[in-house]
Amino acid sequence: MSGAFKLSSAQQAMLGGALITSNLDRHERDALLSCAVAVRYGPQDVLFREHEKAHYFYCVLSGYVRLYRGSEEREADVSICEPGDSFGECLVLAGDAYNYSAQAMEHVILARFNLAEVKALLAQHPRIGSAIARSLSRHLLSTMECLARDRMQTSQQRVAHYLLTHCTSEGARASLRLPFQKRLLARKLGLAPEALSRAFSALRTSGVRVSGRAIAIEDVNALRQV
Amino acid sequence: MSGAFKLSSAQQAMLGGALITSNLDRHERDALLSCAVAVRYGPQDVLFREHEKAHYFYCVLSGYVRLYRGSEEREADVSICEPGDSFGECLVLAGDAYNYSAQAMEHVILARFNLAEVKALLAQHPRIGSAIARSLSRHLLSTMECLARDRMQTSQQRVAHYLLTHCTSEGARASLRLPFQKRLLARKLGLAPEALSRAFSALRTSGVRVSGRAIAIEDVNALRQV
DNA sequence: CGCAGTATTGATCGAGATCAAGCGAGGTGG
DNA sequence: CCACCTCGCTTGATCTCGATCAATACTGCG
Repeated sequence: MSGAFKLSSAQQAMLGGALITSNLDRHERDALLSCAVAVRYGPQDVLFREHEKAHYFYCVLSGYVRLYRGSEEREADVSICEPGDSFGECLVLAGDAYNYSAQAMEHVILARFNLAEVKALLAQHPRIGSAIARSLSRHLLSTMECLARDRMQTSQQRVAHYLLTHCTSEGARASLRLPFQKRLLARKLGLAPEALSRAFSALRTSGVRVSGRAIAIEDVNALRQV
Repeated sequence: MSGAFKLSSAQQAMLGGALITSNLDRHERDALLSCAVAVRYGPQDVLFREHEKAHYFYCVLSGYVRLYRGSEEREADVSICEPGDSFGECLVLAGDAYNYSAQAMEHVILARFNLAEVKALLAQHPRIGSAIARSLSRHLLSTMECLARDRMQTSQQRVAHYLLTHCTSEGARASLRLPFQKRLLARKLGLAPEALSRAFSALRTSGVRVSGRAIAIEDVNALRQV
């Protein structure tokens, strides 16, 4: 980590669009943002570890952060946070230690919120509680979906679903560019990197062409069959 | 389902102890409870299905409810709700359709909250938003834990963990009685019933004796090694 | 008593993890 | 400029876990 800075106005604007501040009025939003500073982390930096006492929660401004549980040679990713996602908000309501570890992928800029300050704010601006609840709702739903998918779909199906939900389609064709390396996508989907690779080759018969981070889908409907 | 009734005072007391009403004062709690009625369901009854338009969320008063996704011959359980647990609260904040199906196991009594009324209440008693956020926090954490466990532990380890977190121990020995049938426990742990059975036999070498729903653990520490 | 749903046990199969080796692109230094 | 190294990705071989199918025992209930 390299220092804490005031949020730039561009960063404030970015946060204004994030889920965590949705449905808040100007005053409430300003109050919430007054608890935050901008911080940076480099690739592989660990923001915090499971069970550590928690002082902050975060919202991603740029880059990607992975949340994972377990230690040394037996870890499982629980979520990959993209710009606009927040994590650790649940600690505003309950608990005083992190329940997972967090690590920056590539170069990352985050808004860091002081937990104690936000907790204090809650009494004065109780609607902030609802804003946090909205963010938690979304997290809960996506985590449940992930769990259900893990339990009932094969690796190919999960990869196909990822492609279909992240591609920009032009007619029957579509394409996308992975925003991070394949290792990370593999972990997000609960796979070993080799398994992701194999899933991609298997999907070649369904019209998926992969070269580096660029992926082309020849027929969206064919892919949906999987 | 068989009719809707006013909450009895015993049921109100039960709800007062539930997470969803924690940290609320008397007025807020009464306001929230005024949106609720008691309903009953019999074994296997389906409360609602995925994608159905949502009008209510629920809190379990007695019995068990399973939440699951997917349809016909390919479904995965996402959560098993016990007395005191609520489900569907996330719809107060966002979305208008259920994201999973819900089915009663055995005989069940639920408090059924009217979503529209609770939403309206939110403006007047904004702290109810925080109460919901607290409940969502807990759900999110337990779902993440479940996901992480699915991804890094074997069936034996998950069963051992379940036993250890649900038994009442007396020294090195411990015991418990399953509150539901084994099929349900299997699904909760993301296993086929046969796999649960095999996990139990495998754990016999670690001092676990199973007879019907009664389970005895000869040495808690031995089990922790797994 | 007999039936239906539930639990166990055995045999087989397949998905994905793991281990190990080869490949290709980007970066560094001679 | 090219040899060399590193790191991420791919591919192949093998192994393990758990799903699935099928047959049998067990339990509770009308």
